Amino acid sequence: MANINKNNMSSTMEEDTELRRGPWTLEEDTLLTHYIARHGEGRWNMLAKCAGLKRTGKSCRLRWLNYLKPDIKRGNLTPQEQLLILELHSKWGNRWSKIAQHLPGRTDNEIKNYWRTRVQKQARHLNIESNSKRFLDVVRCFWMPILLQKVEQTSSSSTQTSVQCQLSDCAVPSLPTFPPLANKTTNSSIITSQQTIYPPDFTNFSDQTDIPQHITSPNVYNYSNSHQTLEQSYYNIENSSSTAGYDMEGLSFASMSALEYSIEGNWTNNEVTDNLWNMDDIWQFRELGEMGN
DNA sequence: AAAAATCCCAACCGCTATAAC
DNA sequence: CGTTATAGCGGTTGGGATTTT
Repeated sequence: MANINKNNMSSTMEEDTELRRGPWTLEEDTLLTHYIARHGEGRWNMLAKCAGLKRTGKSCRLRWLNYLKPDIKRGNLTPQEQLLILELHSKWGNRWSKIAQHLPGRTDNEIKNYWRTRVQKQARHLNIESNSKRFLDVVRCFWMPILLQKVEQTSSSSTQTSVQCQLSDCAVPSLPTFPPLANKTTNSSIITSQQTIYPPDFTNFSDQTDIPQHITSPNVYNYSNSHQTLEQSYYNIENSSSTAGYDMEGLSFASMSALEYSIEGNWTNNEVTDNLWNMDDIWQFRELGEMGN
């Protein structure tokens, strides 16, 4: 906001005390960085004054923590990171800073933005409340398995992998076991009381249709023999240098053929399937899939 | 090519918790 | 106790960038 100089005083006097807002300039960044390098962080209001910055302490703190701090990691979130966010969010909800503590170099702001722009967008497209159990099911049934496979690919293709993560051993401790929707040997009786509602037909259709390999891959779903948490496996994998975006939108499309069956195949248990899908959703999913092709 | 719509993210805001006085 | 300063959190927004029409 421009400061209106009603008294026609020297504008330079006013500008000296006026607080700046909006995007940071390179000069301000340099001032802040140099000051913190010399004096350390903390006491942000004082720091702002002493550093000669016409910013609030709060603004300085935010700029430092979210952008200037040396260990801040930039670029797209890796599949591992995305998977971890999904897992931790399902555990803790919108506790962004808590989630961020488990993703070194990532800020709560970044994670929050990721959730809002990518995850919630998907929920909108599917016409599902992003905080609903139904949406959580979609995340569990489709995105997380696909992300897991991406993780797998990343870890197997990475020449710098320090410890090969056996993804089949990854556990999502806070989550119910993934539904065995594509495990050809499973049936609905495997669904335990710990699990939320999954349509039995998920297992049925996998008996009858061609599911993409990434969906049928047994180790994608085999969470039961868990020795290693997802988080542990994340730390064991050297982050891919690739910053290619594995955004959920693209990933979700990959599971379309499975859903396709659900449209053309025989859903027999409507009262259960309604818990997860309705035809509108399915058609939307299908449309998205076609768009993605 | 240009206008409109949508996406994305840095930065801001309001609020709460905690500590020091 | 109340007050003030500081830190931190989560929600929201402004506007540039990108995509779509």
